[in-house]
Amino acid sequence: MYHFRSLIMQKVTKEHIEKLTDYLWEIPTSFRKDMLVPARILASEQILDDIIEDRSLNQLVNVATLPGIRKASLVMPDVHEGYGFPIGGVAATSYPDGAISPGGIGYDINCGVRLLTSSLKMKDIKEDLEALGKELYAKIPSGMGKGGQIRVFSEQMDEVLHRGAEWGVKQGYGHKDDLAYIESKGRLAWADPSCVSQMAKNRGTDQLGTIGSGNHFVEVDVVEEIYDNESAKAYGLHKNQIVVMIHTGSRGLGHQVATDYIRIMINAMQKYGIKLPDRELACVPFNSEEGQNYFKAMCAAANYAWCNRQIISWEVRNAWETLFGKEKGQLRLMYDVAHNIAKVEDHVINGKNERVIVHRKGATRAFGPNFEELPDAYIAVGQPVIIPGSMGTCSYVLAGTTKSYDITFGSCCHGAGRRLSRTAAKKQVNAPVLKEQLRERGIFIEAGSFKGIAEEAPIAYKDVNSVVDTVNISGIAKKVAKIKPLVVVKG
DNA sequence: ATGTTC
Repeated sequence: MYHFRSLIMQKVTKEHIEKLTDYLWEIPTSFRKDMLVPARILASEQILDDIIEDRSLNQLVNVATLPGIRKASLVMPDVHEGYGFPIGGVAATSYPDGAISPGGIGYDINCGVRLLTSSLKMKDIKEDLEALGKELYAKIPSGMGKGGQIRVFSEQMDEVLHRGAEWGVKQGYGHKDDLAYIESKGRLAWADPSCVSQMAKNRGTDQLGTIGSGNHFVEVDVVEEIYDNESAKAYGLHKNQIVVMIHTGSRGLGHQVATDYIRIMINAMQKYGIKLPDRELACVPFNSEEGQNYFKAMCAAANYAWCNRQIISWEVRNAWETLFGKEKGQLRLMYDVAHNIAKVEDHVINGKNERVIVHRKGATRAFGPNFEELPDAYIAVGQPVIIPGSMGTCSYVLAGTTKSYDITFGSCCHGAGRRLSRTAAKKQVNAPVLKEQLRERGIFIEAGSFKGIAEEAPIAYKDVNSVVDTVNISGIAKKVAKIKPLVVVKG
């Protein structure tokens, strides 16, 4: 495939991009001979100009060569460079023989976000923010490689992998009612613990109920603005309300599953005659033995992540009760979304219903109204989508729309999106100074390391407002509420 | 993201 090589080196520039609408751009298949479908970018012109120098658009083009890819390779406005596939990417492949690729899901399988709502208002906790930060930091284990008190071995681990959040609830870490408010009810039924290596299980033994490091956090926020009264009411959100956001994934266990299967797939690819422009896109047919084993292991790791966020919610609820008492200490689960996962879903392509394997990497599901999985209270307004911004800025709650099915296979962005690498951020940011500046603005950070603060500084991220405006105006999700951080707990 | 660079 030598004649492809020079083409593969060709960088995407603005001249290669066609404008479809003010917020949708396309790199046509004529750009490179190995593209099977066009590559599409959901972005304002400003965001497009900001990412044009990035390697992520070339990664987007590479994804368009994935065997069995349907309709288009897509990126959301929070796109940035990732392992093989860009982060902020969506790729749907045909079921059952299209590709499944661990790089299209990410190392942190079922990294995701959940939001808990409280009955407290800003005035109730104004004086308690620092104490709350210390209490949460004490109750929730955080940091690189950190474990917690809970241990799960052999049969119990298999049950966690099998049952996800349901296992947590059964053990007393939460209410039965929580489950209805989790994407896929916190459990993917295809999970098979026997497809998860012993090494992965060992790494997961003591990491349930822990947040990890990097961009993972537990955050207390106040609802600053409501944009859509009907949806906000359905979700139980109102102005000045205190809420809690949890962002983490499957920790070492999911990372090991990804590592194990990327290695397996790199070796198995030749057998299936798959050639790709970048070995980081390693994939096999979904219905091959390796593909099925990965999918079952990925589902198991996703279940582990849901169980993890369930147990962290229990830890948060304990801290809440300690500070505010039983009556005022209630926290309700608003919703929990995955943003690194693959799902088998039915979508309409060229007017025909098709079953596809939707890879979402740094992208969330954003299904609209009348989706039967949704809890009764949400069915008329659509699935909640939770978009964490950076530490010192703000975050959003959105509602999925029917229009997202047409444009993005029912998907939306997952955050602000990085604009500086971790290394670049560390060079530019003085973490102790930043911590003090945020404190002066009423934001209390409890972090295990200054390194973590520097890497996650607001300057390291795109403007979440313009990212959210893009998805809102293009119609793939609707703005419901803006929330502002008060307390941040990090690794 | 991750017991950080197969």
